[in-house]
Amino acid sequence: MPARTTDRRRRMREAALAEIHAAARRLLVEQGPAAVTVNAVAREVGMSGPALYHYHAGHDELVGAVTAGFFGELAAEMERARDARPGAPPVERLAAACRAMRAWAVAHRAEFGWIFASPVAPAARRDDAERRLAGRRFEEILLDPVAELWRTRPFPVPDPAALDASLRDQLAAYSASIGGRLPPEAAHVFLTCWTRLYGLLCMEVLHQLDFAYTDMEPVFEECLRDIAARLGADAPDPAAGRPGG
Amino acid sequence: MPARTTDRRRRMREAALAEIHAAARRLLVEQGPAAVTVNAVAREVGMSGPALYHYHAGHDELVGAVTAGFFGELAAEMERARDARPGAPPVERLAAACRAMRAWAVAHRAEFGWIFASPVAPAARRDDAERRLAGRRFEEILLDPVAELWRTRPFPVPDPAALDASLRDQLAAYSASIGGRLPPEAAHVFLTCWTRLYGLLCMEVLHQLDFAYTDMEPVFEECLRDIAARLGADAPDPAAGRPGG
DNA sequence: TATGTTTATTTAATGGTCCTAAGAGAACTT
DNA sequence: AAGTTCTCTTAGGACCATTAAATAAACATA
Repeated sequence: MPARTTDRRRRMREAALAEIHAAARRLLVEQGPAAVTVNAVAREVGMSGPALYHYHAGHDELVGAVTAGFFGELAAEMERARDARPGAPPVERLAAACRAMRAWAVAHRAEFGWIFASPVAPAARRDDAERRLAGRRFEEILLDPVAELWRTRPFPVPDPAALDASLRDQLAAYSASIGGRLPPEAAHVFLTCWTRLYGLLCMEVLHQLDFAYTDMEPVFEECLRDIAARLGADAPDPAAGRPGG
Repeated sequence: MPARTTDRRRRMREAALAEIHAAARRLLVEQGPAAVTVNAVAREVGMSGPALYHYHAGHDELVGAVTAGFFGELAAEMERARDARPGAPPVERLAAACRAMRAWAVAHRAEFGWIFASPVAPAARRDDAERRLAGRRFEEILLDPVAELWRTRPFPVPDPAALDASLRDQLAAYSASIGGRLPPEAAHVFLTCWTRLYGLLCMEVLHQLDFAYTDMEPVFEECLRDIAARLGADAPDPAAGRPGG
């Protein structure tokens, strides 16, 4: 039974990896980003120090793996919400994905903050290949319903001639990068919506708005309504998918 | 000459402090936030290690002082821009302050990123007294022209009855906290504008929008126009104060 | 089954970090 | 001139990331 025993080893390794990542996450949540050190994580899982180097090449790679895990979890959650009602109108699917995003972010503030402002200096980040990929997946989650909406029921877009020339070029490039599924003007609307939503969420999680708000849920919902209006749909059912509804 | 010599000591101390902060900033800009360690800063100014503890109680306080310095510099820059043309209409003064904010952020990305996502865990931050104060000053810079605008030429506000009940309460509290200079509905507009602007800037500096934009200046200008429109003024002179104009 | 290889892990050691403690010497005060 | 305060140094402890060397178990194969 050579194959089976090899398999067992692989399973062991994966279990150890999962335990390591869980420990790192626990440390992050309970003691902040600075507590996620190689030694501390090793101690947490019962290994002593350098043993962890058999699972990750170093601190940065450990951080990267943990980050990727968070990214995946968040993306999966959003996809699940988006696809919960396949027949629903695109705007509703979009709103569901956005609400899932906020729900995850609020329920896992430390993790979301970690994703957004990773302790690894942005410049020193490895190729960014992994991150870029994760970003693409993310983008896709929201782009998909918007592209469908654009196909089935185009929303109002600004007059390209009225746009700044540099911005027009950038939008053209971006439009090409998403396979032309949205023309530049529509991409502009999409990006504006995304920026508002994501920016709002980041500021909430990073406590930049604490001076004014104690509960951002209604603020977020308003932002969502705003986006829906911009995408030219009727206001989405305000009760659908909301915590209190 | 007892008084003068004491004075000399104080001057010496302040010069040393300034040198320390400059060294910390240099390290931040040239080698990233992680390079700003007590020892590294001390080495940079020619002291050896613990000498720095005569100037700051520890790493966190050093970080806090440097952050406060950045905050002050940014705020001063914004105030200067806002008050450059005292007679100008409030919207223009507001736009000038906002442009100054972005100009500083873009010219000092490392510093702005440091302010926004300080390496000190938000939870572990001391009282937040200092930070709260800096935030207030900041708020004031933008609130002042908006309040004046509200006094002289009220901008359209949402119907309070249409707002979420919880949001309405929060806005009432915020309105009170700024001395009622804006009623809750107007405060809502103000906060929305602030959120968009600040969120956009943070995302730019933290490279969250690199996947789509290479030059955010036109995006920012558009946001500014949007805000001006919301504040019910005519579109601000698009050339005034712009880099290219 | 005996031997060699791969894998997982440990201890030891290097050099970096933050920080505290104890003390030397200059500047200031009286 | 003596005492006090300020500034800074050296010495040392605890922690961290990382490498190297050694050990032991699991596995593969002859």
